Amino acid sequence: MLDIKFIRENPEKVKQGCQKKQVKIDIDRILLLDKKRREFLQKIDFLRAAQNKISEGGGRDKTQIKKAKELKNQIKELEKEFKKIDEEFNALMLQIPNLPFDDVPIGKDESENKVLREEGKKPKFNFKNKDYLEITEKLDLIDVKRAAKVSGTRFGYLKNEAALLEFALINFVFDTLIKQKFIPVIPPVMLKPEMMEAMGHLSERDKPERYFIEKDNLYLAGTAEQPIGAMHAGEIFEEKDLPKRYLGFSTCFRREAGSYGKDTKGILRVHQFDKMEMFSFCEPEKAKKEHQFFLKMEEKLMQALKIPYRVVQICTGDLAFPGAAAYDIEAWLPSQNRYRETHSTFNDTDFQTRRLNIRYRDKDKKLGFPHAINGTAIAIGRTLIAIIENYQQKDGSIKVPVALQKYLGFKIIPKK
RNA sequence: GGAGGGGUGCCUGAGCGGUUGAAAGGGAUGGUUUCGAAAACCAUUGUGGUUUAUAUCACCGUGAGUUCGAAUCUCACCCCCUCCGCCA
Repeated sequence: MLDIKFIRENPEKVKQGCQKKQVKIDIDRILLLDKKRREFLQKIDFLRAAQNKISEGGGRDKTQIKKAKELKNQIKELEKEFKKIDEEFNALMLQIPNLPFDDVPIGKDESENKVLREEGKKPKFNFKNKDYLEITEKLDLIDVKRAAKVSGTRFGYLKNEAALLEFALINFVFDTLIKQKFIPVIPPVMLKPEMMEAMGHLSERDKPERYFIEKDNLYLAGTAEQPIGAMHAGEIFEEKDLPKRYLGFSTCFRREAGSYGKDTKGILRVHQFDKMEMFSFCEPEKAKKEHQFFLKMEEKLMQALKIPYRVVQICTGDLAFPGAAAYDIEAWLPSQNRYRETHSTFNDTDFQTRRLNIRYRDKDKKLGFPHAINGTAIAIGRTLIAIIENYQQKDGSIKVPVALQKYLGFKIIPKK
């Protein structure tokens, strides 16, 4: 949520920001409602003051009571109108996206994201390299056929070494990031609609992507960002406790609505996958630094795993609803001869904390909204794909990244 | 799922129709004292809105209602706790 004061004072900037983000919203309507809202508030407050004055006396004076009754009815009428305005106002306020920073490249969609740099050495194969599905089928590591039988498309079984690899990755990431003061957490993966809304993940664009359990009025998490961010709703941090960093592990559920026909094969794009997610609440003035730190951690993990990747700066049109700036990391997939997204990290400024009413007390004891940064630590499925494809051997076996060997106790997934 | 109990400020906890935005204690902050500290004592200590300002309004889980007046009464909902059942 944006600060209404900011919108009042910078209507053009807000309009431009929405436009850059390809979000259609009538800012003038919001400003009009805001004005009306305040007019009503003033009137109502004035009448209430008069009513309070009579009541405070505790007076049993008949004429006074009659007057108070009249005031009460007047207030009731005004409140009815006020409520209508207030509801529309609030609903629209929730529809305003976070504004992109001025230095975010302007673009309409992902095709206009900006590649910042490429890192790592792409493997050179002296044999005909295969895609991960072919490799894993032979090694009995991933079974999408049976998953389709049991659950439908876009599901998969991880088996044998692939299953073990998941836990190796998890341990590896925990070990690496706990050194950076991340608090490990396994959050609930179902959350209330108001929490999902407060996180900014029920926007028009996002809502179809969420699984909703009607019977229990709960959403399935699409990322641990959601339950972790909402964890401190309504709370106040002390400045000395910031940054508050979490490293969450959770299963993530995504409907993949609107991606029909895209990546239909395999487990690159599935309804359910496991992911580790970083989340930080920090002082506003340190948010950009924290965001860079998150990117650095993501790169550190990719470098340790020796997976070639590139860093992409997300343009305004591709930026998620609550984000002010974002980077993706894309891993090199030899079979596709291109990079595919494995990480993204967002600076969501105070957009979410405002909606969640999460505050912090600064040195002067003043309350403010901390900023929220989130980022993928590791998305298991896609990282597995990247490892398998980049580490494949001529004989059909797969080498294990050195960083993971100590967690597995073997250095190679042998051909069968 | 059944039966009870409860949601009040940073925390514990009183209030059960009329200066109660809220007792008391703890904590925190500032001060006195001290070489310093502890202890003791004194003081301060909610948030949000409207308004140029004075001022004023709202908030005791959420939402409706009764009343001139509600933290206090009524209803619905949410959440938490205890016991029983079930269960990893």
